[in-house]
Amino acid sequence: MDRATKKIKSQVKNKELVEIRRKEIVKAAVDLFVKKGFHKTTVREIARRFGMSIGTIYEYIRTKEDILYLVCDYIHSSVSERVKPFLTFDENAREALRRAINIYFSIVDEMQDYILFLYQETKSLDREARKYIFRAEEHMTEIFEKILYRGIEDGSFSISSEDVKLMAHNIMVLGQMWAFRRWVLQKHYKIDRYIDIQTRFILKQLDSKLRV
Amino acid sequence: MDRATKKIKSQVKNKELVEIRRKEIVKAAVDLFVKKGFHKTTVREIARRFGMSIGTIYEYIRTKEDILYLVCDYIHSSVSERVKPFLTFDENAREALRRAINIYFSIVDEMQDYILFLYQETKSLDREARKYIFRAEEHMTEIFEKILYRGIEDGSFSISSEDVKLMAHNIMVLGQMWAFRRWVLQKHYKIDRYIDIQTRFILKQLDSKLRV
DNA sequence: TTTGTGAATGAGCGTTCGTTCAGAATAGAA
DNA sequence: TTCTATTCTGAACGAACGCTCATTCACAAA
Repeated sequence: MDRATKKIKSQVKNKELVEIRRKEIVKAAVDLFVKKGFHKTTVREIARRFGMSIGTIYEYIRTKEDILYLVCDYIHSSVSERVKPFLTFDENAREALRRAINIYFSIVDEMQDYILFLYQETKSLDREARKYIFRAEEHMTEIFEKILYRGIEDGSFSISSEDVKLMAHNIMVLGQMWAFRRWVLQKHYKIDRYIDIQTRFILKQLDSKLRV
Repeated sequence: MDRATKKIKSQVKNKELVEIRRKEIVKAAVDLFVKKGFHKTTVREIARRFGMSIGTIYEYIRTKEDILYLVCDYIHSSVSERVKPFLTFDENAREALRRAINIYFSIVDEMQDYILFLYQETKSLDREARKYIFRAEEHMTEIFEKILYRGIEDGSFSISSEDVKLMAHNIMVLGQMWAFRRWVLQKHYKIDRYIDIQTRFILKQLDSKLRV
């Protein structure tokens, strides 16, 4: 929300008010965007949703795409704020990874609508905004990278450090896949079992010890 | 193209002509959709692209969404027709899987624009059309399932048969991820190395033998 | 009480788009 | 050639959209 607020110009001078109104805009827009998609949602609908007039909403944003950016940014920071507090680990890397996977995958489950939306609509942002969202995604991936490096150092993981980045992306994607393949996965698995199996897969991939 | 052609009604009676014209429509639409997205492409553009008038195009489709369906169907069958001829395997399951991964991932690389498009715009289809596209995706996944089952039977893979479906989806997604995460992956890896590492990961996951 | 400020309003502008339809062009049969 | 069936054409339609701007209004300062 930080960078976002700065970037988008507003006609209104009272900064606190801008923040309040933008939160209202995002709150109304998220639901509509997720339900109907960005293109099929009208700015009028968003405004009407919380009793603001079409004119007023344009005092706080420049274009409809600004709303998309605010929403994408909001979704991403919601996810990462939900994840962060759980990521102060003292255990060995193996347990740390196990927990991180569990947390991240659970959050994907909770926020699957949002994550699906990010996958489908980020492309509608302009280059700069898209880059910013990608950067945020990379930051999340780095959390997994760190744990993996720790595991290599303490000998519990046996992958080359060249492969760490890819491995971290794999973990992220295997989590997000629960959202964007839900049409089939959620017919066959429940989230707990899904996390179990995927965790087992990932750890086996990393494991230096033989497991039967 | 088969099922698709049947479903969508046309004003024109000559069936061969319908097929010819629809191929033209798809050919023009694919490029534009991939480049600009579905919503930002106009029906006029598509028609103009190959010198058809706006009126004529509506003799061969009912709505703009019909074009989207034709395009999604075209993309999916292109992928699966590129994959199929390579999938007559006599080797052991391990080698079969290695080859299948190599082929599928290479095709994802070649057709990354299309695959990205599918991810982002399938949602704009109506329920029935979307289901049809999902079904096609499941069929592709079953190719990997079959190889995995074969590997379990001949003892080269050590996963429970309950996990086969998920494993197959993992492989598909790890392939497609090359397309939808290209903004970062293709900065750090080339396709050959990407395939190498992922193949290694996947095989290790499945392996019953210890690998150092 | 008067004046100044800035947020809120919504009718409406300009434009675009998907879609239709009356008629022109064309091909094939008689 | 004439007649008919079929395909092609693009002007026209009208709904919908993002966005603007002249105006109102509540409140605070003077």
